[in-house]
Amino acid sequence: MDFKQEIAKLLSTVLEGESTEEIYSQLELPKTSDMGDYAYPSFRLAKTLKKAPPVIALEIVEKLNANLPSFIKEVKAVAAYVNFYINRAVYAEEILGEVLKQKLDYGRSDMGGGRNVTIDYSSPNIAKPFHIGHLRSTVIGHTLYNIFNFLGYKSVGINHLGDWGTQFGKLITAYKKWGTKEAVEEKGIEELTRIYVKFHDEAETDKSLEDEARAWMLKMQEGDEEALALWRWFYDISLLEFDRVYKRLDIKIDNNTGESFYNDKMDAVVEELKAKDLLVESNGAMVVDLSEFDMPPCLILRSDGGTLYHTRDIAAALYRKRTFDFAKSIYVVGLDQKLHFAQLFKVLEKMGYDFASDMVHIPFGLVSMEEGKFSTRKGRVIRMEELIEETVNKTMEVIKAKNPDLPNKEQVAEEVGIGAIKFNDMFNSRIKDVVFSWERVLNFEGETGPYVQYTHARTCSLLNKSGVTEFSGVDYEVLADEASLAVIKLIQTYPDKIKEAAAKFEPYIVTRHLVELSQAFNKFYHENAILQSADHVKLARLTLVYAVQTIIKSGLNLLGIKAPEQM
RNA sequence: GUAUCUGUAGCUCAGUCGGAUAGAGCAACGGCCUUCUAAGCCGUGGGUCGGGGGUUCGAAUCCCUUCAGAUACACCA
Repeated sequence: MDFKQEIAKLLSTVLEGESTEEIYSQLELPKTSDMGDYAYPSFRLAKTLKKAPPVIALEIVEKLNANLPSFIKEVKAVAAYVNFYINRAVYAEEILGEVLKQKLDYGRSDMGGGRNVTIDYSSPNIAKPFHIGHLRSTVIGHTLYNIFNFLGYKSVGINHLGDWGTQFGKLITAYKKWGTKEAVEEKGIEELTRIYVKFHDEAETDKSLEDEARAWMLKMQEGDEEALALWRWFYDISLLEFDRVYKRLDIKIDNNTGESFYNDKMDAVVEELKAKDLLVESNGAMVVDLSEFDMPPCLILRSDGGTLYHTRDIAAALYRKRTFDFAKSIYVVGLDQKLHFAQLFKVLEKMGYDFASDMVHIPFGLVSMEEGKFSTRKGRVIRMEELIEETVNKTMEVIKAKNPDLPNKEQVAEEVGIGAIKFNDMFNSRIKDVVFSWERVLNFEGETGPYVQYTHARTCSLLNKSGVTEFSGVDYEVLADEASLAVIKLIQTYPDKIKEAAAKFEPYIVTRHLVELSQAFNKFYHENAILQSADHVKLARLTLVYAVQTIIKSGLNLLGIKAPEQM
């Protein structure tokens, strides 16, 4: 039963000319429950009824009281508001009953109808370390991946690796000059970074290096065996590290089709643009004019005939539509790329592809360090593995201090540490810029992943100690107190929150909801004795505990965060 | 210069399609472990919602304007 919907229906029977939908949209959830559980403001009716709002509210209440359904305990007029007080036992039974029935499927939906959604996320550059700047795209993208699956879509996770381009000419040059096979084998990306940085240092005085790099790049494009073998080697070395990181972060990716994958698919794009008469020459380059949309032109071909970023992304878009026939195509890429994607979508639209309107850029704010922007060249980065290591170590210290007898400390430290990192990066709206702070990541109190995990561990502990696994014959009257009601309300809105997170492409809707649920539960926990209470009270409260456990676990699943039973 | 994004408590941020007294966490201070995990709970202090206009019964929320910060803007990706 949808309580809000029922109340809207009820109101529509006493409000002439107001549709249920209209009323539904005006119904509010008051901040405190002394103002009721649902409220209807009567201001808007004042004009048509030509009466003062408080008078209208009183009249509504009078009419409703004549025939009040059992799920409502009381209706009161407070100033201009009509406040509805629900029957708490009925409400508790309704909501918790659903959770008992559906368990981890509570909130799941088939609205996607099995249609594909491609999600482009993570996308680090080959031969450069996976650093904390890559984290946001990775965790946000992966969470959207999970959420869309939960809502009945079929997510396709795509890692558009930066595995082609001029940097490889530089890297080959650098390797030839200063690198050794042994050092690269042993140190991997660290060594590749070292020689890459050295290239830039040396190139400041020795201009011939740039020429050499261009020559190697050209060889790669022409299919030179030596050049491609080196490139492939750097690629494999890099993926070794990336896979290590993904595995530790528990990130699922279906498709590693990076930039190089589209090398042989761009000629067709250029031909198609020509055939559709969209290419115009400008300063020696070939562009698609977008002035009708007040946008700068989209560059397709360099004056030397080379392809560009947009060329590749058009090829990728066409390939993805062809291969996956997506219902939505999502790009989780930084806000600084906003214009790029706006142009990309407009070009596809001009090419006559309706699916351009199914494509969406999901931007997020820039991550920087207190010292300034990231710079691989200046060594101003925090590598992901370093962040994980530090955080897991800190977690281990906390565990040793707080719960020294915990059996599987290493595993829990890993799960909580990683959880802290991910949760932290998904707690605010995407668009906010972030200045990385160790202090914030390593804080495990308050609105954090460990706090939510801790709450979950609490529920596990209670249920394990009670030995109760069956929840039948529950006396829901026990759960009529304020603290219980607050928890149940948050459980009730969970499915809507998931849908909202999907509609807005915002994981923070989920993280924040879990924090709120945890806060409400911890309050309930402190106010109510559970295991020591009389049997029927205990059973009812444990039912609530079980529901909270289920929702937290479900939410953490969506966020790609583990829910340890003890910590 | 043009465009876009962001300005809410000391810090980091929420704030439903405009609605009742603007909320959390961190930091500070003060309480609560012989009771189910104190990674917890309770309390105190802290606000011209960047500024100024406007629309409205009602504005942090909508419109205009202005200031500040960030980012993008042609042959890198």
